Amino acid sequence: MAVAKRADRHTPESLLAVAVDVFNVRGYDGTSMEDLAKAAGITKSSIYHHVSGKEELLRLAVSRALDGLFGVLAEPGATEGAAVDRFAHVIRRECLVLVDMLPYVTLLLRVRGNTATEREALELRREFDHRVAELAAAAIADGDLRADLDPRLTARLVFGLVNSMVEWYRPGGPDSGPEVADALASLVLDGLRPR
Amino acid sequence: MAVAKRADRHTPESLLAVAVDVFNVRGYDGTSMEDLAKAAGITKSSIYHHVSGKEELLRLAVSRALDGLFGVLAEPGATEGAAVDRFAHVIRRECLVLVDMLPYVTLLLRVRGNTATEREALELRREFDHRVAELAAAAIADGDLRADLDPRLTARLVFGLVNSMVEWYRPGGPDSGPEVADALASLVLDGLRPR
DNA sequence: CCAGACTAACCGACCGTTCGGTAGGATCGA
DNA sequence: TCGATCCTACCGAACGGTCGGTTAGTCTGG
Repeated sequence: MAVAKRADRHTPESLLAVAVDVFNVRGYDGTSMEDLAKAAGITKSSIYHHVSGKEELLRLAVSRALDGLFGVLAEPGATEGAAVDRFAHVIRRECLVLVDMLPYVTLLLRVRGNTATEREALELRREFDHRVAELAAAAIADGDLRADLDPRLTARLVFGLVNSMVEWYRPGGPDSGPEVADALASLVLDGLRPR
Repeated sequence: MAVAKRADRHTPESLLAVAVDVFNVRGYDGTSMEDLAKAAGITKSSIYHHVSGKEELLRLAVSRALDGLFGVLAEPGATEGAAVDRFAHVIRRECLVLVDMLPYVTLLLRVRGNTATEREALELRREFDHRVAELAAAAIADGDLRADLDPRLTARLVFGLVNSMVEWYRPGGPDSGPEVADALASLVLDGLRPR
């Protein structure tokens, strides 16, 4: 059976959680296996009993984030109805996914492309950006978003806004995930000026 | 005299320009002195003839970015007049500074805090964020920005939006700096929905 | 011939990773 | 029931390689 037969202190999953946190503080390249070992309360060599190495930890983390982000695009709210509504749905839901999987998405957004794993992640991020840009363009074509702003530029700005959350949002802080998602969607659609 | 007496191929300034570009592709921790040497067409040891080391290159780069950003806060348009106008001025001018000094600001925004230099840069970034948040709060207090969005949250969102430009803006692309600055300020103040 | 620009060779430290070995619970034949 | 045996989780030591930085010069324009 796959049931745990003794109270082992570490699993690939628990090591991943520790590694992602350290990566996000020190940066992936700035983190040594010794750093990870200390944070996990284990020796450097023991880590290799659970995972194949440093890069696999990165791969596991960014895959998780990408699954979450692409999952939103597959939801009914992102595939059915008016483009502007699908656009608003994606903005709000991406915020919630980002909050829900904050450390993983943070790591994904900081990947630079130094290894094969990182380059694959960047490739998928570009595809994701493209999908959302199409959504914004469709909403503009419908006349439901301002036409005086360039569609591609609009998509990029909105995207930057959502993604910037990883730089300041902290769970347990003054703002809950849904609150931020609503505020962000409201800002994007109606702006800061009183109507 | 400090005038160059012959056509020396390298100066601290030219090395800084090269280093910042490489740092932004590979990341600071992911860049070796050998990488910098190859990019500059020089040997590793020669770099030490011009600058004291890797960290000084980082220090020079982030200082330049911080000088640019804080410079905006000292401009008349940021210190005189209604808070909402000063806020709009800062948004627009920060965009232009960011575009003008793109590689330096990009590096600044990616600093993680692994060295003393990086930690000082993070400290100054926090002070800058605080100054702009005060500006937003004053504009909200005047009733010139929506009051139903939290002032701190508003400032953070706007900030994230401006800073996200380093992730996608490329000089020579389809959008000029002033165009982006106008689009961004318009989005922030009026939103995406047609009025 | 000299000062400044530049280099080859090198250094100790640390990198990610590997390997031989061990503690101790699970399993099993008798 | 009990020793023998196996397996999993873990560790200490060391590997080849790369890191940022240093040293002891060479080369060159003036």
